[in-house]
Amino acid sequence: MSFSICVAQCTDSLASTMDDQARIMQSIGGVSLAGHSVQGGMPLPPPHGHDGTDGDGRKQDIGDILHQIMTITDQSLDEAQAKKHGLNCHRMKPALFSVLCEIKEKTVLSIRGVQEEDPPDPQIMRLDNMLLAEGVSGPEKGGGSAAAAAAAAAAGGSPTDSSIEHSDYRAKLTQIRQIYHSELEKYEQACSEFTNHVMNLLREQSRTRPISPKEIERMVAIIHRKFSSIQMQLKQSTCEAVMILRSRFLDARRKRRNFNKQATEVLNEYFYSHLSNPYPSEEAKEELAKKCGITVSQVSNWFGNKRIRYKKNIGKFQEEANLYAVKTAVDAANVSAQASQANSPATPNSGDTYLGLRSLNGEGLNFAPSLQPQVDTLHRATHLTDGYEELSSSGLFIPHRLDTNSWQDTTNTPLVTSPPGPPGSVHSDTSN
DNA sequence: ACAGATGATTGGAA
DNA sequence: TTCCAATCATCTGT
Repeated sequence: MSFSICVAQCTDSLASTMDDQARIMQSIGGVSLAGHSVQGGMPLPPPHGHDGTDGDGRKQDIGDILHQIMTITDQSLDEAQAKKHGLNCHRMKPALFSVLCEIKEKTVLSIRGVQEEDPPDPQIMRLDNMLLAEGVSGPEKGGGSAAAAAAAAAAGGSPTDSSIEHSDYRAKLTQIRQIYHSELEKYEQACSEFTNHVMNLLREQSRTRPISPKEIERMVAIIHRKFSSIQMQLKQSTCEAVMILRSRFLDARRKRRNFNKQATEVLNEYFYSHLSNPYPSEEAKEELAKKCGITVSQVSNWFGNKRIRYKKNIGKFQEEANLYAVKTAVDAANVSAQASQANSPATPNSGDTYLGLRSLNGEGLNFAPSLQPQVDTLHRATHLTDGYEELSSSGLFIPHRLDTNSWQDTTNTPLVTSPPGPPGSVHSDTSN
């Protein structure tokens, strides 16, 4: 079977189909069809089932048009162009076009249209907000870098270090920002180019295919959605990059610096002089923080770590404990001497400021509260010099007064509580 | 390079 | 909220 015969047959059946469709459309949307029929000068098609001679004429008319369309491929380009022009100018073209558009509208597009009206994506809004907060999108500002500086300050980093890392961080953030913007620009350009291309194509094709302006609009919206999903991916990966950068530069653990010697000494002094109850009050923490040049939370961290590590391995800290005991005792002795000489009740030395802020166990000593810890450690120091009680097997020094405190009472503590004794008495246990 | 020390974080309990 | 306990990540000394 030759192509033209086939086309002729198809055209014939198409013609009848088109006629049917036209009639259906007339019954569905008669108003618009009637409008077109006036515009295009096309008489109203008869109602379905009416088989007047007018119907046959129109059928022949549509058949002719379709036949012309189908045979265009057999002709030369110029001829085809001329035919196309002729068809476009045909009086029935607007009506036919309108009918086909409406059929399309009522089937495929109406289904697609349901899912079109989506609200602004919360995910993309989150990403936008984050990028804005980090200073990646929006106007250039010190958003992220300011945060970096704040974090560095909070971590207690030295100003030089923080400024070096600060600028490094800012440089990287700027890099991310640049990449983000150039990519975004590329996407936007590609999007508009593609949209224009598709629009032109569809407009061009709408001369020969039933494509309504509404459909073109929809297509544009679809393209925009596709591109915005690509944009979301870009935003997502930018956010990830920023997060990695932040964690790399701002994670306090990564920037950990040991406290300086003096700070550690101050903290240890307090710890060992309050070994019976090494829980500094909020005021004491603030004072310590000020003295050490660290934050209150760093003081809290330090005491938390110290307590747990001391408790876990008292033996290991024995030497350190002794050292600070002697040191504090000597200080206390000096302080006492000066105090008695000057008839002054207290001095701001050796953690004096913190003294009396926490319970001193209510033991029946008549020392001024502010002197209690010094006395405390002095006792210990005395034991050290006199030969403190040692655990026979481990040589463990048991700080006195632990008997009345339970902060170390755990299973792995090689201590047992002893009956309350006079202050300064040492209770040891060899059960472990 | 390695082990131990140390400051910070996290999750759960009180 | 604070503390404990475990853990992580880095520092430090060898």
